[in-house]
Amino acid sequence: MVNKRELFQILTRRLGLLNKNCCDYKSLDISLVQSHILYEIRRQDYPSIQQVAETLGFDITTFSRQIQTLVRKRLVSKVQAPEDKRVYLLSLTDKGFLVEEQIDKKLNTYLDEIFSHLSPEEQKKVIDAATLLNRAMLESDTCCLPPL
Amino acid sequence: MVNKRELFQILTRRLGLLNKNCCDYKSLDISLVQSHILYEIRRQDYPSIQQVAETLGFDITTFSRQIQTLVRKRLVSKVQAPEDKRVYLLSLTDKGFLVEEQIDKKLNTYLDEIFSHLSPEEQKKVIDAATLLNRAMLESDTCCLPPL
DNA sequence: TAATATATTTGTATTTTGCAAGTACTTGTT
DNA sequence: AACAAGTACTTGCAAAATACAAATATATTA
Repeated sequence: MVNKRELFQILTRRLGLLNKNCCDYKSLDISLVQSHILYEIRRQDYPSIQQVAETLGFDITTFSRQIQTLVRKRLVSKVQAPEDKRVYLLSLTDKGFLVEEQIDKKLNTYLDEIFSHLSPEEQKKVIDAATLLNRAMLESDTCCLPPL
Repeated sequence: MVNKRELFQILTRRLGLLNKNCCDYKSLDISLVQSHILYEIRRQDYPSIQQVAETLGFDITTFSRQIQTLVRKRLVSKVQAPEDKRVYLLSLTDKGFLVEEQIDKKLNTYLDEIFSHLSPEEQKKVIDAATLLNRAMLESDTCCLPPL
């Protein structure tokens, strides 16, 4: 039997590096964490700060400040929710959307390059397996959640 | 066709969270980064500081300090190489080895739990695909390397 | 209305990070 | 041999990230 930790440690690290290199745009001054935040705000429909922080497994106080930074950079817009004024709803500004799109394109290009080293059948296998694994992690209740 | 970025963004994040939660032992005062360093030192044979920093895609100055911290914690031993006194060779102390082993066990337990949500065939598919993907990333020369 | 709960922010202290510059040692060139 | 250039690592410094505790603002409940 394969050593799972070995396998996934390397995989996780490489995927992490991929993200880091792709999205750590010096020119845009976007950190890896910030690129994850942009991604998640784009995906969710006007999420609250807490919602995004939870999704990303982040401490909320750190998160609050990260959002402030992104708002200052005019990448994220933060509006008080009319139905509950404690909550602030997040969305991407036009500029934020463009940046996110740019990162998305770049990452897809990198992924395509990686996939070009695989045969079409292998590519399908990897896609299917990633989907399976995602599902399994979602079903697991001990893993992949924010720290206790 | 699936959106690869979407798929892998989630996968990467979940795997990252898995690592974070597993290894961020409050009691031991080990950070995620430090657990990666312990892993890599265990895996390599008396690597130099530079070697490990490169493997992990880390800035060497940050790394130098992280090693100092681990040495202070008596988890890592750092010895000047006799054949080239500029180089310092790293290895785990007994204590460091025990900590690494503990993290390794915990991570494998978590991974087993995730895999328990898959059928035996699915498990094999995931393992095979992860191996394929690792290979493809290794073959790629544009991805997964330390930043330019 | 008071007490309690929730979402977010701020105060503060610590840690991490990375650039530039430094030290220590080695290798190559003349 | 001597000295220039290169390599491995460290340190100074300043900025950013982080997290705990406490504060603020609003909502809900008793």
